[in-house]
Amino acid sequence: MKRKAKAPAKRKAYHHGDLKDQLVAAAEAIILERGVDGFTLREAARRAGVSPAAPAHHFKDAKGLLSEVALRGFQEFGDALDAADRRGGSDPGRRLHEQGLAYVNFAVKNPARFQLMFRQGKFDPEYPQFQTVANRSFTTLESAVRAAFGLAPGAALTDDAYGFLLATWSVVHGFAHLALGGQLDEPAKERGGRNVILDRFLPLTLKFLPAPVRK
Amino acid sequence: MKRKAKAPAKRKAYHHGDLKDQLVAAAEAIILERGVDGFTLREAARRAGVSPAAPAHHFKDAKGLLSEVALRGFQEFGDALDAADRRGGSDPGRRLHEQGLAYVNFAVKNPARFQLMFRQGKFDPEYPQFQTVANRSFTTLESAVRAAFGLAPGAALTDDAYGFLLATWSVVHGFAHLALGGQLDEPAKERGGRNVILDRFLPLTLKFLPAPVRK
DNA sequence: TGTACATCAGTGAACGCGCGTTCACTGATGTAC
DNA sequence: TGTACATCAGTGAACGCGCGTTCACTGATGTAC
Repeated sequence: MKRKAKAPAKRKAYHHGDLKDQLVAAAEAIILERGVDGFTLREAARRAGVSPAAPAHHFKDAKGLLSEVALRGFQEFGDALDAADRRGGSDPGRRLHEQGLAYVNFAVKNPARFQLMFRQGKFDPEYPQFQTVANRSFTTLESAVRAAFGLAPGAALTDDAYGFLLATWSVVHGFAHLALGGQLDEPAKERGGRNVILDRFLPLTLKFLPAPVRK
Repeated sequence: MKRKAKAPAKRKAYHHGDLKDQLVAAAEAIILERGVDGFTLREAARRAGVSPAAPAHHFKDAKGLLSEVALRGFQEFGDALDAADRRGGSDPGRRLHEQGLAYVNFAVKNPARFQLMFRQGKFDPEYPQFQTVANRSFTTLESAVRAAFGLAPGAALTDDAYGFLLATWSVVHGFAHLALGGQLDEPAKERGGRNVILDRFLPLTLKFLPAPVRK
């Protein structure tokens, strides 16, 4: 309340009031523009209008800020996959299809986050909450696979079920990487306009999602 | 001849004799140990036992050296895929299966190269020969897909054929990224020993390669 | 409601670091005659 | 076979750069009484 009230008027406020969130936002913007490797803590501080020493009050170090970005990324990613799973209703095939769509859509629409989330060494996997949050997405996929193979919620995956899970995950993960890596840009130019990757290539690809085989 | 003859004896040779190749080898070793971002030109020079200014006589700049590494990577990659394709004989399904195996095997056994090859911005795509060499791998896949759909060598791909191509490429590309990204390490620890990723997970996954559907 | 004071969240200057690249140079090689 | 000389492939010192982080500091906030 207080902060909000004075935000519009005051310009020289010594205390920023919203620095942590703005540093996170700045980091995402930088990664988007310059890639994960283009991120620097100083640049994030610059964009937030603050001295290079200020971030230390909110994050242990540069890696700490990136860890927070990755954590929030996984949170939203997990939310998106959960929502998609629910949208699939009780049909395992549809659940998987929806999750696949959501997976690639998240990657293409949040390229900065996605690329950071799957980049080793750029953030600290021991960051509070990280393991828990990151595992959630995997669990959602696993549960749909169990349903597809008629396995009880607690039961161990059979080899076939596990291969199926890997294949499904690989397709969407691979498609996302091809899209973000620019490998589909040339074909996209040849075969259509701007959004052809998500609008045409992705559905075409998901038609070939593996079909579960019970054994 | 001359160089080889004096290599074992002389140690203080002012002229290195094999610097270009050794810089390439050093670069690959660095990337393997420290990741693509851990590469520096000075470190490569150090490992080749040469001053930091020496590489300039062989490569325009740091990016030039990485471009050469990527180029050679794509060359070997293309060779491996071609060989696999031939191993598949005249059966399109087998050709694709062999290519898939070779794709992931290359990635897992040459992680430094593979990660560089698919990393935007780290090398110059205008480097001599690059486009030509890099396109070859794609062409090999495309030709097997044409065969699978009964299309003539020159014919345009149908939508289904293109979706199938994307799905196949995505599976192997995604699997490779999951393996290199460490996402399969924990499951691998749970489910077996060291080489379980290539020896068990990959075949299990490739069982679910998409099957071509003619329309 | 007023005041003392601890705590919080900034500043800005400074540090040391390793990097890529440039520069004038020099030793070794190979070629023309 | 011998010599002059251009060219090639190194050296090593120096440059300027931006980085992450530390430091003593200070202004603003919020709480206890």
